[in-house]
Amino acid sequence: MAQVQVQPQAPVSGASAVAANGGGVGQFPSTSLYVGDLETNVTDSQLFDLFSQVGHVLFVRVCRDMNTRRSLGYAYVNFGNPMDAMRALDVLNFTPLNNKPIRIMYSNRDPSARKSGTANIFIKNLDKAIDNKALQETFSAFGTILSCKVATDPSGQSKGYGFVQFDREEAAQNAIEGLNGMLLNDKQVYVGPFLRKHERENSFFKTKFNNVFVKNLSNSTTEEDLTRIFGEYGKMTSVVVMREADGKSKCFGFVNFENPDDAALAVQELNGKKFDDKEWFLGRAQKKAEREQELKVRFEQSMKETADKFQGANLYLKNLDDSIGDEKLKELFSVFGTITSYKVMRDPNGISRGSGFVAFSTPEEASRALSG
DNA sequence: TTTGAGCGA
Repeated sequence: MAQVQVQPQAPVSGASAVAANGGGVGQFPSTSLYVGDLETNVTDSQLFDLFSQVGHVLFVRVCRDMNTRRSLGYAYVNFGNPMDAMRALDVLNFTPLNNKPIRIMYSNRDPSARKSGTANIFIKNLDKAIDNKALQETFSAFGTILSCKVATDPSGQSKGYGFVQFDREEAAQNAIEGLNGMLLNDKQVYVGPFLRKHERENSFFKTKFNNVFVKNLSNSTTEEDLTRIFGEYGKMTSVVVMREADGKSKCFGFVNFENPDDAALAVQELNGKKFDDKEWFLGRAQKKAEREQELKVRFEQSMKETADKFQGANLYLKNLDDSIGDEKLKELFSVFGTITSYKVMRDPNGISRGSGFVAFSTPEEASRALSG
């Protein structure tokens, strides 16, 4: 058999560091805090003095640009025990240093939670008197908060909106249900999921449209049927059922309304209704390119999710002997741990490309295989 | 009215 070369798909050192501290939430107690929103001139010793007030500080460092030595605006503070770290988070969060409130979180080097925006919510119409601490207190009733902030102008004045990110989607949902529309300091607040700018602007449901797409029609549904049913909602400019060359219905169609409000109402009222025992799906008609784009985005998203899942636990193998098949690969590597997937890459003729993948259930098992 | 930014040795 040819010599097998094994290399990690992602740096294994990074992956195991994540597993080791677990981000300070859940069952992994953490002693390492990330301190952000630092004013540029805040120093190590200022932080040391502040954090030493609540416990035994082992390590403090303001991170700086390698070349210019300018502060990057964040620091790490490590405590000797998790209780001190927890207390620091509780007591010192939002303490002003050089007149700017610091923001403390558990250190978590895995960026996926930060980037994904999961369990992240947006609050607006906040009374100006509600500061970071008040926001934190209000929302902590619903779960563990990873990060929380009231947006402020440079003078520190509240802009009347803010953000809370929870550790779990369920907590975020509960907070939205529990607080949206409630009075906080006599102002009715809006609480909803956080959306990035492009997500709001491109929001599928916000866009006005005239053309309605209907699918899951029965074979026998005709333009006349659609005209009769949709006619209830307003004046239409065209109605069509799409058909094969031989006239057989493709079971979907389009209804174009003169007035977008009528189109929206028709979708709202008729979506999910049953006709001839078929449950209709209605929506805004998308242009072909738009539809393809959406499918593409969805596909890329799911690719990314599987890539994240295998992060650190997936090994890329090359120089495999042609005689090694999927099962042999699994057999060879199962001595190092639990294999969750395995594959020898093959060309279209089924000939091994001499490379493949083995995924373990944990990054630790993968690194064992690397050194083994 | 108002939808951030963010992780080392």
